[in-house]
Amino acid sequence: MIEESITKEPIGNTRLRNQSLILATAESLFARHGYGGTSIKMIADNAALPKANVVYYFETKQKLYQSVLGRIVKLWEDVLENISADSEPADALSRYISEKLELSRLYPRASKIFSSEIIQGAPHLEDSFWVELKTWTESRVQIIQSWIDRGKMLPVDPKHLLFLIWSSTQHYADFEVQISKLTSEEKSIDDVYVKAEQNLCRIILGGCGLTCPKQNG
Amino acid sequence: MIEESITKEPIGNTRLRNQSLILATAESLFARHGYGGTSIKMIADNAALPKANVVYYFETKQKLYQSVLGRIVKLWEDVLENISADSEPADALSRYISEKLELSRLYPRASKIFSSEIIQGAPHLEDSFWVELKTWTESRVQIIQSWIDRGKMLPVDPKHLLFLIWSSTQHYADFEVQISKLTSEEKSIDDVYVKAEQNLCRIILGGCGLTCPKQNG
DNA sequence: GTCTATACAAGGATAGAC
DNA sequence: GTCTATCCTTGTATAGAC
Repeated sequence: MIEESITKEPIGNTRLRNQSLILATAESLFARHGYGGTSIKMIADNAALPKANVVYYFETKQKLYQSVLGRIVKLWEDVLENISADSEPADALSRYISEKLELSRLYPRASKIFSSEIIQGAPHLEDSFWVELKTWTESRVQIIQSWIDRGKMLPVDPKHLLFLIWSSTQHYADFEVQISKLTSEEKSIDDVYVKAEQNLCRIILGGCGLTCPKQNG
Repeated sequence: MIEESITKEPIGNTRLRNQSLILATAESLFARHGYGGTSIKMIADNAALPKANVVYYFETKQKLYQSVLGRIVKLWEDVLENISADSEPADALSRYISEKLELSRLYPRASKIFSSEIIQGAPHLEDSFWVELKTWTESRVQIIQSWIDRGKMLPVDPKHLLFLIWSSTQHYADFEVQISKLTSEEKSIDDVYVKAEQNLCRIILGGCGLTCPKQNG
């Protein structure tokens, strides 16, 4: 009995290993070819597994994509947990820019899949995502508005300020090809990100009448 | 002879009409479902034409997509023809922001297809596009640098300033769904664009030490 | 020049062997 | 629990009728 359980259980390990291998492979392919451009066979071949094995673990292509997307959404939501009214605007905003940029640098494929999903009208995103995002956004808008009301920063539209931060930071992951073609003189992509952070911080905070804390960093 | 040419030529009209109908339909579907997610049948059905008719006019799905993408690239390149060294930085930059935003507002589907193409690594874009873009970018970087050198604006990185303008303006087309979910209190999408322009102009130009010419517009 | 009918391949998903 | 063999649908593309 125990013998049998031992001979069988190593496979439980295999299951986990295969599942995360499939998820990683799928993420990479969905990012490069989109949902429709990626076939189960492509995923299986790239993961060096039989085609039916992929279906076995995730049932359908849709569900596999949902799993990939779910992990990405979670990643995104985790970064939203910042900006408090007590902090100084310059600190809060520069830290938020820095973190969003870090997300782009560390997870460019995740960013690409997320952007593609939104571009195509978010057909696979659950309503709960939008509810959470709306709630989060409204609370941060209030915080920013309170800074404005207390004269701590210039009167910009808080919501569009958030859009600006989202778009400009996400851009470095999504438009990777374009960025790298136009910055070929930089030694590494990391140097691009360092300059990106400096500039985004200076320009965006400057436009809000603030001074970037890392101005000389 | 002339008779025959007359009886046959009305069809030339049909040809042009069908071709542009197919192009428009394809653009709409590629934007919503991506290249891989769009089938020839979908395009044909949406254009109310027989499937083989689409193939007849464009030979393959690839070539049809190339046609759609080609028109978009042309649209993009046409807007690049601005920003001269003689203009004042505030005028040149605010006009550029305004025009890019106008492009997003008027051609959101074109913007989406273009972004998706870049996100996926630009597999269908010809080298000539990158050559042109690199040339254009370098010349504008020099212009901006000359403004900085003459003390007309703060010392920001010109290239990253361009990235910022591109990403923030394109965002309003590509992330349409998200924008509209988060700005549901606005009366119309045009109001969103008006606010977007005001804010982008104020924040970006402000961050460069400039004043948005339309500050009170 | 336009469209119907069809060939042929690829993709998603299942049944059942191991 | 894992994988081979197979079914069925969909998709691209062509041949040939109108």
